[in-house]
Formats: sequence, C-alpha cells, structure tokens
Amino acid sequence: MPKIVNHEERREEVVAAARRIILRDGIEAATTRAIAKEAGYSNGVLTHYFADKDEILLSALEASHRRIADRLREKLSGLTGLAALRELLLDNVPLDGERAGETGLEVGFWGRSLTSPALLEVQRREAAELRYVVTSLLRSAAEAGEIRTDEDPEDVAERLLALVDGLSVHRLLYPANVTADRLERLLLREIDRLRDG
Amino acid sequence: MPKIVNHEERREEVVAAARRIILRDGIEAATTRAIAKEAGYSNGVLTHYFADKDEILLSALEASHRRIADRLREKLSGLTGLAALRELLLDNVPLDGERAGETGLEVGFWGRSLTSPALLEVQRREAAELRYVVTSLLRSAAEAGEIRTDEDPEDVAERLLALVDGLSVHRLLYPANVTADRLERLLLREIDRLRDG
Amino acid sequence: MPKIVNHEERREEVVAAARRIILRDGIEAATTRAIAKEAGYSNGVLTHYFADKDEILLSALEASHRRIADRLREKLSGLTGLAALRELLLDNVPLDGERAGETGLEVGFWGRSLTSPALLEVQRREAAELRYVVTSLLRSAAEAGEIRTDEDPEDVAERLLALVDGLSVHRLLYPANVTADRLERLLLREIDRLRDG
Amino acid sequence: MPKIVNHEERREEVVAAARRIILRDGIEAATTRAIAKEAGYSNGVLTHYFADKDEILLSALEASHRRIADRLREKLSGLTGLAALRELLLDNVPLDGERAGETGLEVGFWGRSLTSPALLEVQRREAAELRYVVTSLLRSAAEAGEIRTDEDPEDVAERLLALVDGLSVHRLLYPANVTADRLERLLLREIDRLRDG
DNA sequence: CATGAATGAGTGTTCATTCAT
DNA sequence: TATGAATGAACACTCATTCAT
Repeated sequence: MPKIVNHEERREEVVAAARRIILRDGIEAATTRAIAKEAGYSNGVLTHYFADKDEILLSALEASHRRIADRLREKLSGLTGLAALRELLLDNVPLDGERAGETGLEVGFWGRSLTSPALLEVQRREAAELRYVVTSLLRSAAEAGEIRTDEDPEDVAERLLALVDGLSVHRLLYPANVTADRLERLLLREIDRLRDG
Repeated sequence: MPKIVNHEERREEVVAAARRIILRDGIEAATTRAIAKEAGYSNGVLTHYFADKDEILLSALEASHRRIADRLREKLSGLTGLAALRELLLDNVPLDGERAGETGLEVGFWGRSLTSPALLEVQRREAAELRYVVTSLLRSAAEAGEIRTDEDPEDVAERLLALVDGLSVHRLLYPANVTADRLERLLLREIDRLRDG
Repeated sequence: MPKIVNHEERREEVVAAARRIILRDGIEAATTRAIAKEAGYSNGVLTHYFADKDEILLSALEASHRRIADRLREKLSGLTGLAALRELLLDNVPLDGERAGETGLEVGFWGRSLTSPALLEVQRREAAELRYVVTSLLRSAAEAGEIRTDEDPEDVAERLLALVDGLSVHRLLYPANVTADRLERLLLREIDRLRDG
Repeated sequence: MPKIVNHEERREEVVAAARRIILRDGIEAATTRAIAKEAGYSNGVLTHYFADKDEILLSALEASHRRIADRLREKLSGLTGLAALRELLLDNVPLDGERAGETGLEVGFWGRSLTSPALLEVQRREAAELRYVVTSLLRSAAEAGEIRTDEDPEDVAERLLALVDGLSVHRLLYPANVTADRLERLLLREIDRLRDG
C-alpha cells in the first residue's frame, strides 16, 4: 500500500532545495545528489517527481521568478504610478544578499538559456510579464502627470529594464566599482529623469 | 627536422575552436575533448599549447576582448569626443551576427565568472579599461561642449555601460522584442540625452 | 526497501580485491578500474565506499597489518618472554604462501610510502607498535633471565626487526638463495644468540 | 648524412638523467618526458637508444649497482678481511644523502621487481655478486683469525646483508627512530660480534 | 640522427540515471 | 513511494609511444 504524498508539495520542496544550492554555491554545484541531500531525501526520490535534472533547473528558475513576483506584489500593494515603479525596479536589483543571490541565479541561467529552448521560453515568458507591468505603471504615471510623456512607454520600459539588468550584473561582477549605494543612486536618478528630463 | 608549427597560431586555432563551441552549444559543451575535436586534433594536443582547460577558456575570453578592442581602435581612429563615444557604444552591442556571437560568449562567461576567480579577474581588468575609455571620452566631450556637465562622468559611464550590457543580453534573449533597429535607436537616444538632458 | 548492503563488508570486498591485484600484478597495476573489476563491480561503485584511491590503498595496508596482528594475538596467547618473541618474529617472515603475500604487499608499499605522506604515516604507526611489543618482550625475557642483559632492548629490537625485514625481502627476491628453511634457521639462530651471545 | 654519435655515451647520459630523477623525486616521477628533459634532449631521442621505458629503468638500476660497485672497489683497495668487510657494509647503508638516494632507488625497484622478471633478474645477478664478495671477505677474515669460525660464512653473509637491507629501509621509513648514528652503531656492533660474540 | 608534434589509451574522479527491493 | 546500490559514460588530465620532417 503506497504512501500518499502530495506531489506538488514534494516538487516544491525539491525545487526550493535546488534554489538554495544555486543561490549559495552556484549553478554548477547543483548536482542531483546535492539537491536531493539538501532537500533531505535520497538520490532516488527525484525520479518520482521530475523527468530529469533539466526539469528541476527549469522549475527552480520558475520558482525564483515566482518568488520575486510574490514579494513584489506585496510591496506594491497600495502603490501606484511612479512610486510603484520605483519600488519595482529597486526590488529587481541586488541591493542585499538575498537579491544578490537571485541575480546570480538569473545570470547563471542567462548563459544556459542561450542554448536551451526550454529555459529560454521560461525566461521570455517572465520577461514579457515584467515588461508589461513596467509599461503599465509608466502609462498610469504619465496619466497622473508624474512623468513626461514625450517618449514611448515601451521604449522607456525597455531602457529601464535593460539598465536594471546591466547594473545588476555589474554589481555582481564589479562590486568594488558598483557598490550597493551607487547602484541605488544611479537607478533612482534614472527614475527621476523620467520626470524632468 | 620535425614539423615546426607556430605555437601562437596553434593556440589561436584551438581558442577559435573553443569560441565556436561556446557560441554554438554553450560554455558547458566546451569540454577539452569537444574543443580538440572541433579544432581537428586529438585529445592530447591541448597539452602542448595550454596548461589546462581554464587557460583555454581564459584565452578565449581574452581573444574575444582583443578582437573587440582591435576593431574598435580602427573604427575610432580620427574620431574624438561624442562621435567616438557613439561609435564605441554601438560597437559593443550585438547589432550584427559577429557582435551577437561575441555578446553570447560574454554572457556565457558571466555565469562562470561568478564561481571562477581567474575568469572574474580577466573580466574585471577588461571592464575597468573600457570604463576608463568611456569616462575619458565623456570628459573630452564635455570640454568640447558637446554634452552637459551636470553629471559625474563616472556615473554617466557606468550608466551607459550598464545599459549597453542590459540591452545586449535582452537582444540575445528576447530578439523579437529588442530588434537590432530598436536596440540601435534606444542606444542612440540615450547618447543624445547626454546633450540636452 | 532498497537492497541493503553492509558497508563494512563491501569495503572489505574491495580492499581484498585491491590486495589480490597488488600481490598478483604489483601496486602499479592497482588502478581503480582494475580494483572495481576484480571486485566484480563497475567503476562507479568505489565512490560509495571510499573517498578516493588513496583511501583504498591505505585500507589495504591497514587490513594487512590488522590480519597480521589478529593472527599474532591468537598465536601469542599463553606465551611470554622469549617464547612469545620467537613466535612473533617467525610470524613476521614469509614462511608460507599467505605470509609471503603479506610481505610482498608490504614491500610494494615501501616504495610508495617514500613519496606518499599518508601511507608513510600508517607505516610508521604500525612499525612503532610492533617495535614496542618486541621491546617489551625483550624486557620481560631479560627479567625472566632468558636472555642476556648487556644490550639495550631497543637496540636489540631494532636489530631483530631489521633482520626480519631484510630476510623477508631477500626471501621474496632471491628465493633460491633464501629458502624457507634457511630463513627460519637464520632467524632462530639469531634469537638463540640473545641467550648466550 | 647522419650525425655520428657514440651510442653508448648517449645511453649513459640518458640513464644518468633517469637516475638523477629517481634519486631526487622518486621512481614515479621518472616519466620519459622528464628523463629526456633532464638529459637535455627532446622526447624523441629516447627511441634511438632504448626500446622502451622499461629498458631505461633497467639500465638505471644496473647503473646504480655499477656506481656502488665502482665506489666500493676504490674504497676497498688496500683493505682485506674484516676491515674491507666493515667498509663494504658501511658503504651499503644510507649514511649520507647520496647513499640514501641510492637506497630509495633500490627500495623502489624492489616492489617493481616482484612483478617484473627482467628487473628481478638484474637484482638477483647483482645480489649474488655482492653475496659472493661478502662471503669471500668473511673467509679471508676467518683465515686471518680476525673472526670466529663457528658459523657458515654463507649464513653470516646472508645475515649481514639482510641486516644491511633491513636497517636501510628502516632508516628511510623511520628516520626518527633509526638515525644515521644509530644505524652506524648497530651495524658496527654486529660486525664486532663476528669476533667475540 | 634529432626534433617535437601528434596520438590515443589510460588515469582518478564525478555524476545523472536506473532499478531491485 | 522511497531507498540507496549500482551503473557506465563523461570529465580533465597524463603519458609512453610514433613518426613526418
């Protein structure tokens, strides 16, 4: 008589373990053994919940995106327009250890996505969502008169998100040059420029 | 007399093979065996020209940087200030297949650098150089009255280079959203904003 | 429930396989693949039971020492002084096939120990123990009036153990010259000389 | 038109290089590349003078024996009987760095000889010679009344040579226990015992 | 003869995956 | 379901050997 387990729950446990390892030790350290051990299970369990290792990594990426989105939703509650945008962008940049880990995970996946259609698809889906939110916030900020309106919101969104990713990877690779303070300052100034120029 | 080969030439052959693999199949696929095979040699040859695999990857990264620098030097000859800056930034962004390849390789190395001190060191050295050149061009453009002077050149340089890297990776990951045209337009507009705010 | 194996048992299987190979083909032939095959397993099994090859070799050496010690303990029970010493020394010399194997393994390890600190340490520990036992037996034999007392027991112990090792290696390398009978005779005579000079 | 070289001379150069490496870094470090480099030649030369690596090692062993024999012949000139024997035995024991190296080489070869008929044959030939010399010296010492005659010279020779080898290997493996002084003292005492003991 | 480029089997080790229990 | 034993291909690297020049 088989034990009744909650499949989705187990998957999440394993994926969380994978995320922890990737954040802590890098994507190379995320072997199936390490993941199983981190999750508190034996090697063999993984087979029951994932077709192969790639599926675990993919789920880890999705989970990471979901965590970010959840956190954001909470922070953004009650905020609108420019204030919400500011919060969103600041939350997408490695200003503390937790977000630095998330950025590291993201950057590690960028390289893999270039040669993995499945990963790429996940990245694209999430990126499109984020872009949509930013564009919407820009539009509502424009309607509220908080920012200038002489530029296409889609262009501004792309510029902001590119800057966020660029600054993020620079913070990881060149921390001496891009300190947390400087990163925050540069990002906030860019947001200010939406208003007056 | 034995067959005399040009060591530097062989190294470049091997490094080129490594670059091809990284671009085509990702940095994970760049095993010593795969590199040797791609270069048309047996496993053992690599020993003659490289101490270990890391040296090959490092050389591949350095070669990529050197190619970019060489090309840039040529393009920049005769240009100064803002015009030179514009050329430099446009050249650091994946607008054609060749530069897309270089960016892809770079992104692949970003992930690796997060867990490899040797690679990180190379990345940092090259990044510092680039930052220095951009800052210098900004200063001379400011002196020539081509751009506003109300912002610290170092901050502007960091913003521009972050934007370049952010747009580059977006171009690779989301080509449908960031077309070559759009990428060029966004970058040029950002440069224009240096002038009139 | 998976197949449960006794880890200690498996380790012993593998170590026994390693010992067989070393005895049969020399320590150089004891590759991880050869050991696994000799044990009847695939390459990968070794990881489950040993951290690395050194641990296997080390265990093989320790196992050999333990076997000798166990056998000796049994033989020595009830014996004291000179009689015990005689038994001990005779047991440390390749008089039959089993002990010849042990000596061969030991000699193989001598060479390795010269360049391997870990192996050397094991050799030293075991040698010190043996030296201590021999010295103790010499002292009690002296107290019992069984042997002369004009020589430092430590010196006598070293001489006896050096002779044991020298005769052992000669028995292996020059069996035509050092037959089992001759080896036994020479060793017993040396023990007799402890009594009457 | 081929260069005329002295084959025997080249062989000796290479063998000397091999010996230097084995003495300095152990028998495992004696790769063909290392030997060729130490000899000041390229990899390829070895083929002209040796069938394979085993032949080099064999020659190195023979050369080592020859060197010992040569040195001994010189030291023994003018000496006879017990004095000559004393000199011979002291010279076969690792009392200084040079002889320690030779002993290390010898011990390294012992292990290999157990599974290599060719090496074993060389060891046996040389051992028989040494045994013959020692026996002869014992006989002449006996005739000269320098030592007792109640023991078979062949047995005494075997005992002395076994002691020499045993003390030698103990000096290498347990230098803290068997110091050079102690080794010399133990050996000289054993020789003294030939007279009155 | 001498060179050194090139080979390819072999080394210890890692790891995703399979599967009997 | 869960276990963990077992597999075997793959990894980076080493090295004796071959051979065109």
